[in-house]
Amino acid sequence: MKTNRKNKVIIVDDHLLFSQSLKFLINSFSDFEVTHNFGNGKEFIQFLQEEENLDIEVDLILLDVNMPILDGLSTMVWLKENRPDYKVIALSVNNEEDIIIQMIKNGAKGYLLKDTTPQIFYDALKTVIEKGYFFTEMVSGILVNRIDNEDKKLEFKEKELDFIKRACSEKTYKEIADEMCLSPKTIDGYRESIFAKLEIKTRIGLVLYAIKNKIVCV
Amino acid sequence: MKTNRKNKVIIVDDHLLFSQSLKFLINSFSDFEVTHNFGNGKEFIQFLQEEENLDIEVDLILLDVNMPILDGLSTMVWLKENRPDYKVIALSVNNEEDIIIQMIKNGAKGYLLKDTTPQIFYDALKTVIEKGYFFTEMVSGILVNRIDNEDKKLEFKEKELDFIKRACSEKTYKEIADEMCLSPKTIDGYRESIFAKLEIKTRIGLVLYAIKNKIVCV
DNA sequence: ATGAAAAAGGGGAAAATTCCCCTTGCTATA
DNA sequence: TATAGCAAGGGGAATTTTCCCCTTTTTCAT
Repeated sequence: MKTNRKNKVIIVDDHLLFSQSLKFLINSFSDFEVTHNFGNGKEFIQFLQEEENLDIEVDLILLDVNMPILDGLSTMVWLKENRPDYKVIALSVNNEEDIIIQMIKNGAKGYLLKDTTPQIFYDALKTVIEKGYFFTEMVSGILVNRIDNEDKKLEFKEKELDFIKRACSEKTYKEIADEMCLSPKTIDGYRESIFAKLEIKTRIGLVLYAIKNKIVCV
Repeated sequence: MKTNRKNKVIIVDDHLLFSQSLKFLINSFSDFEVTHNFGNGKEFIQFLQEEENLDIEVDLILLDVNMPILDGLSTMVWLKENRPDYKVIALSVNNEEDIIIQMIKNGAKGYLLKDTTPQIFYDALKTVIEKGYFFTEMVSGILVNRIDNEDKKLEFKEKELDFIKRACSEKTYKEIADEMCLSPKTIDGYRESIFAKLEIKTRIGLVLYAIKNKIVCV
């Protein structure tokens, strides 16, 4: 009996076509089976919270990063708090450093891109079950790189962030100052210190930075 | 024999995990089978061009829109020119109007989002084979909407686009003028006419528009 | 309690942006 | 062939942005 037990996998991904297909792929592995599919983090958490599912068997969770309603990161945060033993592999299409770091910080045991081959994917499942973690070279590289740059990271205060967001509009600094109930000169001070930090020279540069770093969304 | 013949499907998608999984799903349909997988448009076209593949059986192509090397739209353009009889269903994660319109203009018989259910997906395959096309309400809505707004659409000339791209940087207009070998005054003319068209008042507005409409990428 | 940052604000000026109105030369077309 | 349209370019001025150096007030850790 024991030797024949399959590892129970839960998929959380809003792309139904993907998750339903992935289920076939995983079920084709002799030692894994998909037991549940959820379309976003909220559905998944609600399921976990139901009385009758409190001691459900879960060997592995495949968690998509980009989802509506409740995304991968928020779900990961909840899991870290409430189900710290669950093993999670994060799935994503893009390798955005910050997200990868955040997911791992919150306990993800692996991070796979969706262009992974089925072979590597299988290795990842297997390795996470057996060793507890699986990281590709890409992810390891990012982790190492992050340690180097840890101190160099830029932080903004609330007011600065507020200013940056407002600067990403057609408003003049004077209008922004009025909105924030500050003197235009104070705003000019914010601007100048932010320009220095970011090594930029124009408001255009600020807008580009803000969008690139998702301080504002387009 | 004839009654047992399965429709031959080719998948072109760079997300290996997705395409390999999708293969399982499609093969689970009694009347479809996946014969080939390609990771981008170039691989696919090269395959089609090989001598021995000239009269290969292809009943349906599932073409991802976002791919590296050669994307879905470029591949569609090639197919329209060289294999106009092939039936293509475009696959994408996002419902960007412009891309949908372009794909359909170039002969796509269907446009599906990746969060489609397997049931609808199967219907789509079946319907495209039988009726020649399949469009969800979402796509139909966009098509109808597009007919309304056909005339309202904004067009830019090459030089204007070039200017807009350069304006999305920390360069001054004078520097842009130099780069484009035009007088600063001419650039100012471009700027003013574009501002009027877009109903904006500042260069910030232009940058936001350009990013939103993917004239430049972040 | 006090000295050192940090936040808020200011003067003044150069540079860049925005705006309006104008000239010239080319070309498409009725 | 006349003319309307458009691309290229210019004059000039009001605003806005950017920069540098300065003062006052608040906060905060020792």
